[in-house]
Amino acid sequence: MYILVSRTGTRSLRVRGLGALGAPDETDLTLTVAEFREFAAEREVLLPRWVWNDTASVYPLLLSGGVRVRRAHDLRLCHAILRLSEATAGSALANAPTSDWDAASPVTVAQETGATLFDLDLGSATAASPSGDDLSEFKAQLDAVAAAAEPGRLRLLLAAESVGALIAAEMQFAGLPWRSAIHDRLLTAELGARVAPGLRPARLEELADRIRSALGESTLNPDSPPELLRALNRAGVATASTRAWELEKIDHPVIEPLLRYKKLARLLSNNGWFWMESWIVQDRFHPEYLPGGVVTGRWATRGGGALQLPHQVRGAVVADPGWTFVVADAAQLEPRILAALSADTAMATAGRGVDLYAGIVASGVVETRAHAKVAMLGAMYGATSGESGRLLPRLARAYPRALAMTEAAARAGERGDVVSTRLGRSSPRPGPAWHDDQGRATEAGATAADERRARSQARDWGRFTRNFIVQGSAAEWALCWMAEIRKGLWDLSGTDGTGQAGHGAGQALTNPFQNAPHLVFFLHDEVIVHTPAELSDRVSAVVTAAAETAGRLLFGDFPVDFPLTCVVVDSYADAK
DNA sequence: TCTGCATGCAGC
DNA sequence: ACGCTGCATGCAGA
Repeated sequence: MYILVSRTGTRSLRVRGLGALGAPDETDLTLTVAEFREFAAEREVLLPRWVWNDTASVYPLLLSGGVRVRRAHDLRLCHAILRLSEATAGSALANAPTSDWDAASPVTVAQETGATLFDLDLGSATAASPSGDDLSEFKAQLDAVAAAAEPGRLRLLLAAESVGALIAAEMQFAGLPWRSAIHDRLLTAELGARVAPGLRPARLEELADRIRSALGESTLNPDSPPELLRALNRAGVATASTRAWELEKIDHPVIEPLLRYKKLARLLSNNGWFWMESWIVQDRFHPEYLPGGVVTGRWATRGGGALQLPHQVRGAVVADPGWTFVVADAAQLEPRILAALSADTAMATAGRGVDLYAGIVASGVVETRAHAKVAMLGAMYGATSGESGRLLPRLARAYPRALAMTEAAARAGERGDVVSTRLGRSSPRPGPAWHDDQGRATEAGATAADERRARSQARDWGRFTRNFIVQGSAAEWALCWMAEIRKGLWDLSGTDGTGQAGHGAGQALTNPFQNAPHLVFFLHDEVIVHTPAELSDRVSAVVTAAAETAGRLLFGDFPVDFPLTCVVVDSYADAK
């Protein structure tokens, strides 16, 4: 059962029943959020799929009214997938002229209204985006999927992408518990007492002085890389850059204070007091998640650098009193994805235990875990030189199917061809400039430089497509994992007697997560669930079972494991 | 003064 | 000459 939902105003929604699409439903109503809550509750037993243009534009409004939904279809995100997918290349949708359904990025409520990310009041929100005819777009999408060779995979992908959008909105709404007081103590311990913006805290000032005296430059600003580089060279330090990993190799009295300075200066500028005041509201961090924000299907984020939370500050992520975190991450996800994608049973066997790299060592392929890791990463990223490059032939002998698959993806990219993930997300084609450069290199008057340039760009694109199939399929696994976690938590909170929470669309709470375990963070292959402490065992079981289900959804009976490290902690810093 | 680019580094 | 990101900062050019 499908129900189309569109925003008609700041707080009103139009709902149109589509029945099962062959048998149209006459429902066509304009509802307030409160009325929508009742409407949705009445239909919940029918497991409706709510179809809307843009989750980021509609769902926050529902959440602010205390409404959660189980299933959705995000037309914007699904359009983006179907437009590019090889599996739907012949469809009317893929061949239509570009429209605002192809707009590059979501228009969020915050952007529409100029509201801050935390202002969930939605004051003067305007129409949703994109604004195209949702019903005909939905039909075009269903047609495109139905005509695909393996519609099941695409259906799974679209469902996973759409539930991902629900989860993204819910996580932004709920926020990651973040204790400003702890963060402040942590910063003070590292940097010294807080000082006015523009000044250096004591620890940083001391280090700057030590750097200046070690270099004999009393006015040096260590925050300016060019200035620092010149000073280093003048002092006889032979380096071409000021990168930390270059400086580490050098033996000179300035190096130790300089490296410490860089580390602390970065903490201050990226996650210092200013960051804290900008992003932490009532002990919650509310980054905006952007499902499908990366071409591979990974999520991007906006605001607060949520993809780069340094380990240094994770101690400030502490569960509420009486609550705890279940923190889980998939162990060596990408190599396992590659093993399954390529049906490389030898590599899958190496991954039978919790440590795939140890399994590779145990099989006698390489001597150390570090070698196994660097070799695998090299295979997936396209390394050609260094230790990684040297180890690749051994990996290729042990795992010919897996390595053949990454090689084939790279060759396809070098030709300018498209590659696809397990569920059917396809890579973009290289742009006209890329083709121009390739063409120029084959013309009569091509110079050596033309050829070098073309070859280099072809290899660049090959490394991109090589990685695309693995990173993109891993992103699909992660979406399925989270979708199953969400489903498990939903059912858990509805049956455990903790009270009113959990029955989504029908509940009367303002905050739908107030009493129920819920996802609060996601980062590629890692999730955090915030849960009442007494449910942590059951939440862990849900998270673990979800990983197994995700593996089956993507790879059926192929014998590949996706083990997790899953811990129950009060602070994120204790997770690993 | 504003904007875009380069550098450097945090995460996976 | 090893994939995908986001963000702060300094700096050059408009």
